[in-house]
Amino acid sequence: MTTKPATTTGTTIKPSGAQRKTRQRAAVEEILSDRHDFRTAQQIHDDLRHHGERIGLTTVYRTLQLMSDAGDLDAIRTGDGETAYRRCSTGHHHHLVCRTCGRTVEVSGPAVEQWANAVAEQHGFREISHDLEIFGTCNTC
Amino acid sequence: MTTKPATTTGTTIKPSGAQRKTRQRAAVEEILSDRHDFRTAQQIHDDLRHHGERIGLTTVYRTLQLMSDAGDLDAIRTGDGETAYRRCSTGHHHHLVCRTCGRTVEVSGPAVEQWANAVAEQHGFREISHDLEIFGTCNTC
DNA sequence: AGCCTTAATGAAAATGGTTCTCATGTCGGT
DNA sequence: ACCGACATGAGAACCATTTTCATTAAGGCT
Repeated sequence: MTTKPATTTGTTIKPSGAQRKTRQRAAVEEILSDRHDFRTAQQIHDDLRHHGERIGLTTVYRTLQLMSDAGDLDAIRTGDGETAYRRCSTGHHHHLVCRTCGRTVEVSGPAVEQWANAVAEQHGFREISHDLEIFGTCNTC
Repeated sequence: MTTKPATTTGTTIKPSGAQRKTRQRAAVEEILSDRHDFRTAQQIHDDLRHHGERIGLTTVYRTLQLMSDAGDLDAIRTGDGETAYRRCSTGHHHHLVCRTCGRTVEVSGPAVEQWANAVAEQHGFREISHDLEIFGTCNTC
């Protein structure tokens, strides 16, 4: 690879930059359309493998990061230091998580949203967003 | 150590469980009293070393975790996947964080607490706790 | 003061999620 | 079909944190 035999023909540089449509990328996007909950890169990787998809873990990480950067995904960090992604849904909601069995319930409440916005504005903050996770022990645990 | 020559005198079992007061633990507590901003375990370790303290990184991690479990410290996770700690002011509260400069304001509101508890109970959850972080761009950014 | 039990310490190794490397595969325009 | 550039993926590298385990020292007891 050390030999660089001159760029003969086209000196035309193509910046392109366009993203290519690949099987793997489509698979990741599809899974995220099906499931509406937060999932880590590794969970998504497992899901895809179970669906019979051949895809590398690295590619999953890369794709999720690309999508997140592009604003197509929401990302949160779990208490374990993992990053979980979710399709950026129009509706905003929070999670009620059982700290024993991990069961998750989606909840939402305008009260919290309003409160968060009001408080933030009082302090002169703009472009407000927030993360809220509720933990507890569920019925069956 | 295999020989167990009988517990002659006191058969009294001492569960003790009391925490011992050590130089290292005191040093960590002192640093956290001085600085009111969020700092990672490694930053605190560096701080202590610069102060001339001899302390291992492991001990810093352990001590911070103990204090956090005891409710003496607030812990948040940075975007880099690091955990940052700060001395906890008395009451329960949340954080309003500027996503540009990192400035942090403590906020609290009974409304959220009540809402979180109510929602969780509706779903049959017990021993409820929650994390709430509000993000925004502050005045000066 | 000396003993003794046990928590605490810390250096090094292990862990585990995420990122980097680089050889190979494949998309898409010509 | 050709070709250059982007995409893929297996494995290595990274890095914060945790675990291991031999050693140190706190603090109650006599």
